Amino acid sequence: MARPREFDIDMALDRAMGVFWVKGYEGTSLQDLLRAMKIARGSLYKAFEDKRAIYLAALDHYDRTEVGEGIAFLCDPKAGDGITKIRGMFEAVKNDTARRGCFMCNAALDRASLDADVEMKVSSMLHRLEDAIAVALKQSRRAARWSATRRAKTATSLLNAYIGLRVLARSGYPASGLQSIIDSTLSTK
Amino acid sequence: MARPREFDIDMALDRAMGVFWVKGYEGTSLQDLLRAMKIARGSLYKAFEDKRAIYLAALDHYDRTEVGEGIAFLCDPKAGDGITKIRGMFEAVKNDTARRGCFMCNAALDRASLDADVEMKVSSMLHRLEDAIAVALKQSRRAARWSATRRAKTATSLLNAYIGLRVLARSGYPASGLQSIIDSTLSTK
DNA sequence: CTAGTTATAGACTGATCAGTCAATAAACAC
DNA sequence: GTGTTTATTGACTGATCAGTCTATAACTAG
Repeated sequence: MARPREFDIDMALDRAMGVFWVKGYEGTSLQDLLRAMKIARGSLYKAFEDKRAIYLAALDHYDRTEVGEGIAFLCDPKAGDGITKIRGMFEAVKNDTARRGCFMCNAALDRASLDADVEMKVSSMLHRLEDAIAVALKQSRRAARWSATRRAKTATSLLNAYIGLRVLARSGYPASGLQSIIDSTLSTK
Repeated sequence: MARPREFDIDMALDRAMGVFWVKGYEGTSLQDLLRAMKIARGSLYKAFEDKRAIYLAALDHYDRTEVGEGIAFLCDPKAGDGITKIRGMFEAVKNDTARRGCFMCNAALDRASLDADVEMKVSSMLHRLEDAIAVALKQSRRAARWSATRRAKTATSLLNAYIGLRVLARSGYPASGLQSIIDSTLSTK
C-alpha cells in the first residue's frame, strides 16, 4: 500500500552503533551517521525521531547482539564448565585487538549520568550480565557447592573485574597486564 | 613590564576540569568553559592554545590534585595499615554521593583511543596508581611477607577492581552492590 | 490505468560551534 | 608624563551542527 523501506534497519543500526562506539555520543555527527548507515537524511528522520533515538536504538541493538550472545554463552550448560566460560569471556576482551572496548561501558560513562533512559538500559544490561555470571558459577564444579549468596557476591565482583578489564583494554593497557588481571581474578575461584 | 593576568590559572583549570568531568570532551562547548572559568574568550585563548589544550591541562590538573593526593595517601606509612588505606580508597568511591566517577576513567573511555596525548597521560596515571597500591601492600602486615611479584600482580588486579567500581558508581549502580564488591575484592587480601 | 501512501534525496534553515581580531586597559621601565 | 608589552573584552567569522521541508519515486489497492 506504500513504498517499502529500502534499507535494512538492523544493519543500519549496527553501523550506527559502530560509530557511536568509537566516537561517543557527542563526538558523532549526523553526517558521520549518514555516511556509516549509507542512507540519506530524510530516510533517517523517517525511521528515527532524532539523534538520541538512534543512540538508544543502537544501545538496544548492542543488548540484543553482543550482550545477548555473551549471556547465552554463559548460561549454556553445553558450553562447558562455568568458570571456563567466564574465563573465556575475559580472555575475549584481552584478545580483542581492535580495543574498542565495550559499548555498554562507554555508554555508562559517556551518557548514563546525563540521560535517564541510557542509565536504565545500562543498568538492565549490567544486572542481566551479573545474573548470567551467577548462572555460570552454578555450573562450575567448585562454585556449585557454594551458597547462592556467595555465588551472587562473586558474580558481582566478577562483573566489576570484567568492566575494569574493558576500560583498561580501551585505555591502551598492555595485554600482558590484562592477562595478569585475568589470572589473579580467577585464580581463587 | 606588562599587564598581569587577572585570573588564577589553577582555579580556572579546576573549573574547566569540573565541566569536562561531567559533560565529557565533545559534550563541553567553549561557552560552557567560559561560563565555568569566569573569563572572556580572548583571555582563554591567550592562556591556552585551543580546546584540546585546555582538556590536556585539566587532565594534568586532575593528576596533580586527585590522583596525586590518592598516591600520597597510599604511600604514606603514617596513614595506617596498607590494606586499610586501600579499603579507604575504595570506600571513598562508594561514599561519593555526587557519583561523577573518576575523570581519569572518563578520559580513558572518552578520549584515550582518539588522542595519543590523552592515552599517554592516562597510562601514566594508571601506572603510578598501580605502583602506589603495591607500595601500600608492602605496608600491610599480611602482604609484606609476599613476594614482590605477587604484590605487583595483586596491585594490578586491585587497580582493575578500583576502575570497575568507578565505572559502576557513575553508571548508577546501587551503593549496596558497591559495598559487596569492596568486601569480596578485599576479603582474601 | 488512477489514487493513496510512504520512502528517498538533498537543498535549506537557524542555531551553535571553535577560533580570530581589533579596540581598550593595566601594568612597568624610563 | 611616554613607550612598550601583554591581558581583557566581546563582536565577528566561516564551518558545522541537528533537524525540516519539498519534490520525486516506488509501491498497493481498486
